[in-house]
Amino acid sequence: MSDSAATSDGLLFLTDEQLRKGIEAMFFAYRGFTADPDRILEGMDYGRAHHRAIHFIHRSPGTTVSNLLAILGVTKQSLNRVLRSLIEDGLVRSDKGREDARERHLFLTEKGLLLERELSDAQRARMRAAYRAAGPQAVQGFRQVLEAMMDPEMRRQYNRLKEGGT
Amino acid sequence: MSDSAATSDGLLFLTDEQLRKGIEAMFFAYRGFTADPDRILEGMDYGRAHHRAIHFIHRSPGTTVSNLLAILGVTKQSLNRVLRSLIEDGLVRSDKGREDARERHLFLTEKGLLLERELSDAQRARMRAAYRAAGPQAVQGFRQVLEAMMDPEMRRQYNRLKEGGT
DNA sequence: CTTGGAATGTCAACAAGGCTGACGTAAATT
DNA sequence: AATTTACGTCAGCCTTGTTGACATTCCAAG
Repeated sequence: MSDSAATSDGLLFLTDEQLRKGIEAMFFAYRGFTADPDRILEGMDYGRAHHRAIHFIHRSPGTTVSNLLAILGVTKQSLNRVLRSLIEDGLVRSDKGREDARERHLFLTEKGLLLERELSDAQRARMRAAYRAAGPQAVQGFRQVLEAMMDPEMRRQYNRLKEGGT
Repeated sequence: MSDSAATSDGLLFLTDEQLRKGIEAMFFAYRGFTADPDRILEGMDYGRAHHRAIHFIHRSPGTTVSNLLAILGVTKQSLNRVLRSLIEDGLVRSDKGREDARERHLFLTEKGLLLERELSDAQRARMRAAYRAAGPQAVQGFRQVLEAMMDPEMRRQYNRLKEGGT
């Protein structure tokens, strides 16, 4: 079971094989991670891109379009396609900014909140099950490795999202 | 720092907020995870789909197309498009099976091995850095949570890949 | 030996969701 | 007044996924 050994200099001794297993774990786990929301969304007109927008709007109500662009790391054309459909369908509300009227502040509507609930219930259920199966120690490590794996810019975004979490 | 507390019944006390942070960690970390190979492949005619095929052929030399289909979870048409280009470009060799001549056994050529090296060097470098930053304890937990997050079928595939790893 | 089904390959058509480039408008800033 | 910022939108392209249909090859069962 013990794969990675600490050496006397405090570093880790990591074989290619251990690293490859980590890489494959990411690959397979990410599939599970997205599976439930994907299932819920298929049939509705939406996909993963809509889910991501909904998630982060829920997370930071009133966020601006540019902020969302930075978090999602896509082009405005790409995001706009998604936002347009969500707004048309009444899941998202877009308010002109009062301080700066060029900005649009995004909120989930009642209807949007309902879908967000459904999606995140499914995703959190899986996350909760995984956490419980792995135990408290593991949860710590999981988050630490993931955070270390992010690009610095993404890590900043991650840590800015509601000072909850860690 | 301590987020998740063990309760007296041995379960974990997990708030929605903690679970959401985990979800977001997966999202941002996966971006980092794919960033380096993506960068290498852009400009070449290949993409993430080619990388995945190369990775798993390298991992299980001589694997069949059906086996690869099961691992990657895509349609044969989709995989075939990728394989065709890799074979045409001389990165992958496809040998008619000797036992069962309907099957094709897939191998990386010299050229294919070179690209695999380049891609996996980059990806392993990031993984190694993340592991080292997080420490040995964390690595254990990371793998445990990811494994628990997989769909059972994917977990089987994951554990079958060369009994290395854990 | 024939036949059914499995494994593979391929063609066509389509959709989601990325991308670039160009352009327009309103509002803030200088 | 001129420039820059924030946003929206049109048009077109690419990758990678999908379904459906069909051909080939070959193992295995009847």
